[in-house]
Amino acid sequence: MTDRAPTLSDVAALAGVSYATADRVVNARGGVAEKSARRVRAAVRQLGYIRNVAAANLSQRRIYRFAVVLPAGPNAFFAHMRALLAEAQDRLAADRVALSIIEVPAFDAGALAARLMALAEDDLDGLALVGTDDAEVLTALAALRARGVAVVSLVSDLPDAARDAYVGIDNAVAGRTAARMIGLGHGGRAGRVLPIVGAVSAPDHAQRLNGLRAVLDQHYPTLTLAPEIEGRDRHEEVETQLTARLATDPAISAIYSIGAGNAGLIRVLEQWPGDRPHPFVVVHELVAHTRAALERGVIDLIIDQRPGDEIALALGRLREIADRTTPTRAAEPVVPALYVPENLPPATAASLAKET
Amino acid sequence: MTDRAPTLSDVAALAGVSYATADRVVNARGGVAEKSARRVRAAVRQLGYIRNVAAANLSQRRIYRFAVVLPAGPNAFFAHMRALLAEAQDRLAADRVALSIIEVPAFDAGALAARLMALAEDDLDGLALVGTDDAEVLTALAALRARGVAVVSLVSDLPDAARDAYVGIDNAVAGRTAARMIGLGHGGRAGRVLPIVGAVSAPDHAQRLNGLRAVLDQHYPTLTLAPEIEGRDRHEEVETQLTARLATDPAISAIYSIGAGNAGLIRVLEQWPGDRPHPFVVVHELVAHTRAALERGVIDLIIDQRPGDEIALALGRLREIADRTTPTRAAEPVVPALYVPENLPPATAASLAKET
DNA sequence: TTGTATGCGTTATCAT
DNA sequence: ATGATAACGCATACAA
Repeated sequence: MTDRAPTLSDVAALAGVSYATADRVVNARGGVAEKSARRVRAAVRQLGYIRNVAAANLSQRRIYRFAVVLPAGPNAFFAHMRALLAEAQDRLAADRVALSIIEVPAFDAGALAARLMALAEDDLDGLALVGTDDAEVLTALAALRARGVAVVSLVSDLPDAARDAYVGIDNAVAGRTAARMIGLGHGGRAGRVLPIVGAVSAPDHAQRLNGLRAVLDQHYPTLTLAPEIEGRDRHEEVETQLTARLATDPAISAIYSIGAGNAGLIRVLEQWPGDRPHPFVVVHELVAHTRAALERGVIDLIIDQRPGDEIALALGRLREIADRTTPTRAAEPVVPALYVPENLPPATAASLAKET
Repeated sequence: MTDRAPTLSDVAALAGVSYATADRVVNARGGVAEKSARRVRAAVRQLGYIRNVAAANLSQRRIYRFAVVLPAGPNAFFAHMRALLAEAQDRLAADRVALSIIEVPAFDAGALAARLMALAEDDLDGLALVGTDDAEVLTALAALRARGVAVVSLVSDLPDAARDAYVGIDNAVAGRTAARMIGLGHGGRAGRVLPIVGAVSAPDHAQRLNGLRAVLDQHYPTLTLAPEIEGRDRHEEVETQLTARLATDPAISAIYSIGAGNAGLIRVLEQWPGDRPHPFVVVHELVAHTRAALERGVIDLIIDQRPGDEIALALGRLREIADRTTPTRAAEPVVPALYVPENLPPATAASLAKET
């Protein structure tokens, strides 16, 4: 409990070596006699020395250079994320971190890989990306990491070997949660659950679907699963396919929208025939139109992956790695939030970002 | 897009004054001719200068001194919070903030006020407290703030004038959310909801109860409200009163536990007679025993105020104020999280903190 | 009213 | 293999 935190000078003095020597062992620069090194390490332990990151950064004039890469396009969730990132940009500027937000065409592994390759020239400190598990993308990431860029996968995970950390939800958990809530909404009665996915081939969507199925099987045997609709995350597609399906499968009592394209779903629900009981509807991601639908009672539940928290976590992770700080907190997955009309957070500027 | 961020020296040079003069106007120290001041301000704007907080702190050898004051005692939620704070302590040490965790006897305004008064001698930078709205406490807080200590109320709010910010949930929102979930759990059937409060005189509990009532009235007219039990946040008390009530009011189909003492509630539920339908049970705060009960299916939903996030937010707020950083982000209330068995976060060391 | 110089703890460069 | 020392951007004591 000394009044001031021990500095490296204190360490050097205690170890009986010069400041430079102490610095060499602490920062593993090599070229130090083992005897001296030992004494320095002992002094570090004894004093409880911890490196002052702020001072270190100052001396290096360090500016953290981070980039976030996410899909362009009309998807409301990513539009929201872009807005949140733009807000973060301003706040971060005060902390000496330069954040570039990069959009690449959605569903285009080639374009993504090319963009990543270009990024290698920018000597970034860290990169967070919403990536896909394609060979060319993984190659580009490997190149970046070889250059010392910290890589965090965001929203959608990549193979362990391709990134330093993952920040996002566990999609199986999301699917299981949806099942539980649908079960609750049926209050013990029988029912029929219709999943709407973007594509069954998308791993994220498949995981949610599996989670849904597992919990329905285990806890709600009276709820059957209708064959899923593939809406390709496009709202027109969802609208037409859903309309058709509802005509042929009148028993549907719940809908779980696993992907995007919810605008189409909501249009169908808005025009629900008065003589047919309303289905219990669960969708993903809190954005302007899903929020409005929840407030109007058109849908019942939103499972949200809290993109604001995800961004904060991802940037924090990048910073930890860049600071070579011991990553004390393990990589806990983000817990999906459940929103009903009563616990909706206040609408913010970013959450009102319109689809582009 | 210059390569390096502008410094105050740059500002001074552009303004044609010395470094010290620039510093005087930027930090409002006074004693500068208006003519010079104007030129400096113009230069600041033109260059987009922002103070480098890290450098400033370094030059001052600044260590943030923060304290968190919370109630001692067996309450599992606060035990959890203490554990989270202890974890935060270590992380924060690396960032040059000294965090002291202070426990005061629960429900003892005099002791709290006395402790706060003693704190005034410590020249803190900031204080977060779980306080009560008592005159002596407010007086002590006023004294602290007069000494320049930033004050944030945590978990339970205080009058606007008594603190700089509030970090915690909106308790009415919590009650409304509980009502919605209980409504869902009944799936349209009639029912009877029993609230268990600590004390109706506690503002937080009253707010939750009002929220519950409002949404039941508005959206679920077939659900009636039973007279609330006052369990004084003690589990034995809850157990005996609840047992008695269940005997006299057999229609009860849902229980909303608004306060603490859930161990007693859970004991009663564990011994539920096999011939009586299980009630739908909602409790507050994710702690070891509520988590276990949820996992076993004894209770149905946990409304959690995410103490980890609250702590991070509170400390962030204190830091913003201490840094005299423009508080860009408005004071959004913490959104209560909803946990069902499927979306429970992984158990951490802190979350297993036992009741003391 | 204005200006100069020193130290904060670290990195990095240039000596020994 | 080791040591001295000039930045880094800021606050501040001191000088003019």
